[in-house]
Amino acid sequence: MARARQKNGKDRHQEILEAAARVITERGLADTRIQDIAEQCSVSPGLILYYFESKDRLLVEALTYSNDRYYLAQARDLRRLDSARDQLWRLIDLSVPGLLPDFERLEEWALWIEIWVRALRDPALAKEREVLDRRWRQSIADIVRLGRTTSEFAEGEDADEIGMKLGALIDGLAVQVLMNDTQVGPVHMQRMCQEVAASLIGFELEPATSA
Amino acid sequence: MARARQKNGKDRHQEILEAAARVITERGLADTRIQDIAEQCSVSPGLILYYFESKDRLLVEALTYSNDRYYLAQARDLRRLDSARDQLWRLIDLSVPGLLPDFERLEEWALWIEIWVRALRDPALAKEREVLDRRWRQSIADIVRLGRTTSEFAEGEDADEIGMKLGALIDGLAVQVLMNDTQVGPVHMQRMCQEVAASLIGFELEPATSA
DNA sequence: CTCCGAGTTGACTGGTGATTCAAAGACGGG
DNA sequence: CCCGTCTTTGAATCACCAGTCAACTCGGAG
Repeated sequence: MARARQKNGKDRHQEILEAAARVITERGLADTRIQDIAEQCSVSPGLILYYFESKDRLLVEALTYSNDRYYLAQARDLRRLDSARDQLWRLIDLSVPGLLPDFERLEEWALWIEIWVRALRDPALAKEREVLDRRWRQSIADIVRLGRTTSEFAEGEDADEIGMKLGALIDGLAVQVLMNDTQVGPVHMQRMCQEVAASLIGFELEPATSA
Repeated sequence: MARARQKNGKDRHQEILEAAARVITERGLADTRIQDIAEQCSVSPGLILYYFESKDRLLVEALTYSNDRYYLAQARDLRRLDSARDQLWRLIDLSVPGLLPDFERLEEWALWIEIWVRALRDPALAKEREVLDRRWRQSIADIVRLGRTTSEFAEGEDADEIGMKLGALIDGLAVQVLMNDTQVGPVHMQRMCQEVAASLIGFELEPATSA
């Protein structure tokens, strides 16, 4: 009774969600039409509505689905590093839009802003947003806690508090970098995040900032 | 030849722009219809298009117009205070969504997020955004410079750099407060901003945080 | 080989909303 | 009072798009 799959192993649901995320990134949530998503999948518009109850539901699902994927990829990436300091630096690098060619994050930040706008009026999405956001701050706080158990970092301010501050800083700067602000480029953002992180956690930066 | 004004002294342009800003805040940029704006002004939809070339232009103008008004009001408010420290604390208070009953800023932050989303795809608005954003960071940096000339603050990191960091932190936290995040309320945001400001500029916080 | 149902299509419906436009005020100057 | 111009109206136009639906495909079960 297993649902027949199409050529590639993927599920149509996922395929559509990914296509939707791509279209939203390109055209913006407000200008995304069902037709566009259908074209991304090379299927007919009718099929999209066969798999999703409505356009609205699909879009919201696409936003959170996509964010989730990015988060998991990031978590996997960080887990490979032993040192808390390395993890923190890596997390910053991964968060800077357009810093790492392979892992640009441009797409994700654009989607994240769309989530904000929509969450203002969509209570269900608002709840989702809070969960996703908490997880993100948490991952920073966890790195701080890790560093303290291994004595890489000294004890100090509450780790969750640091997570909120650093998380908010990264959010704010990422928006500006994403907007191509001429005064806040990726490398500049990276340095500022490192400086604030060092100050919040309480360690010295080496003179030669790690790339 | 002066254009005839209507009953109240206001210009139709302004009246429409303000109405548009109100509607955008309520319904969101994407769901704002010309009809809604017309109703806010108690005029017919046709008139809106008589004063503005197109809905798109009107909306973009409304966003920047509104931001401008808020900024000027804030600048006027700050100028009344002599001490740099007071100015900085006031700026923070004014920035926290929903902290001061009279000056909620909820509306402004919501519009600001709409600007971000739209600026991603509208080069003209993107340029506007950068100007507005720079001015905002600048006003923080100016307070730091003021405090240094009056020796309230010690010399230290470049003031513009501090402006970017603190500005980004406020942006990031404001979004969360605006979203009604259960872990980041207005008072909490206020305290975190004060702590980071004190640390960046280099002064001690009094034990009893000023309300 | 035939039947069945999930998967898929694309034409169709309905509603919506921006924009246009011709006609109708309103108002100051002559 | 009459005229011309600036405002304002509301109906008409026009395009667009979400969602519906009847028909078609196709692979597997019997």
